[in-house]
Amino acid sequence: MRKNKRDELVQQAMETFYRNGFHATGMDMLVAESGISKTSMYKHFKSKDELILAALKLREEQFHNWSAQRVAELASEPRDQLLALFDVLDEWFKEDTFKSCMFIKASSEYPEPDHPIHQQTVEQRNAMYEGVLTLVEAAALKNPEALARQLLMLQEGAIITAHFGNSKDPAGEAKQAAKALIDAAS
Amino acid sequence: MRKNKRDELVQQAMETFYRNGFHATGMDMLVAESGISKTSMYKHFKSKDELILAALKLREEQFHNWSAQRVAELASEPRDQLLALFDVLDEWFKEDTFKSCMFIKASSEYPEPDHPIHQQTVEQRNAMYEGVLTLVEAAALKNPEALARQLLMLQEGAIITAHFGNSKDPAGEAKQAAKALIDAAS
DNA sequence: GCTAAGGTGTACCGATCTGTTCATTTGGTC
DNA sequence: GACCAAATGAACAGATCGGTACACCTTAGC
Repeated sequence: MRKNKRDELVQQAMETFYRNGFHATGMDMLVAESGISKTSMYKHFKSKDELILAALKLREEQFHNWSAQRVAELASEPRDQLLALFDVLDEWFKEDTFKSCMFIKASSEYPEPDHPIHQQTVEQRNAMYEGVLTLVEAAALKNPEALARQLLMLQEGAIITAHFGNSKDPAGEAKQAAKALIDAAS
Repeated sequence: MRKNKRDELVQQAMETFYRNGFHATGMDMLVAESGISKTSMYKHFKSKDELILAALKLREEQFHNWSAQRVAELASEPRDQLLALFDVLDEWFKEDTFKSCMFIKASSEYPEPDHPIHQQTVEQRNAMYEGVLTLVEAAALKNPEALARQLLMLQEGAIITAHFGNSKDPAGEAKQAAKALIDAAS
């Protein structure tokens, strides 16, 4: 049972879940795509839910790493980095694999608040908020908690807008709105 | 085949889909909740997808009617009505049946762009945008299209934030941000 | 009271769901 | 090459999925 084999399985499952949905993706489909047998799959993961949790965790890691790196490349000052978050969103939206936010989708498909998958999405969303809050505080802006939540709202609204596809530049418009909020809090 | 019986079925199905998700809700569950037999259910609706489409349409009607009425009760001037949209959101969030936005959830569960259910959510979302745009234009604000989209982003961001539950007053914070954007466009 | 028509419920269909059983194959060790 | 444990794959459970066949029952018109 190689460790990297498990990682491959999670990566593959993550992409399929993201593209196809959670309930709509059966273990048979994942097994067929990965090439291994169902028995081996269940040797690596006790249940489908455990695989979903692993996929969400991987998604969070990859997205966080990529996002943090891109932001650091695009800007150095906290205030500019806050705005760069929206440029990173724009890059994401332009990927042809973009299909909304995996955590929003997961929390929709598992709406019961005590379900482990739902809880994990809530925790990841909190981590997202903490990240923005850290930047807002570093930029020494007023009402940091409220502003961080407002900026997060703009990001999520941009994601939904990009997903529905009725705007040509959701990230740019969200960035413009974010700039207005940040200027007002300077 | 009474017409209002069909309406009852759609209403019941709509609530169950909203609470429980689409894929996670089987026709057997809906049949059990409605009390009628499966045969009768399929006399009213050719397929599950048709029932979902009817449920989404009902949801849009009811939400639009309720929202428009509440906004009209809360404010008379277009600018104030734009802000009142967020007070209406707040009322919605405080209902104990609140479970995010049904259309966001539907478009997540049916991600294929040409799927009828996905298309219907896109159309509904466009109607939402047109409604906000009308108010923005009536308020004679600058860059009406972009501003309308930004305000819609704030609304959707507030919905996601309310759904994840890590803010005490998502609607209020979104309203405050909206006010800043509207003031800047006056 | 009879009959025709249509709504209704039961029982079922094949497909698919998550998860398991078990015989076989594989690979490492002596 | 012999041995053994681990990994594998096909086949299968039991449940549930969306959807249907068909017998039954109610009801309206005569």
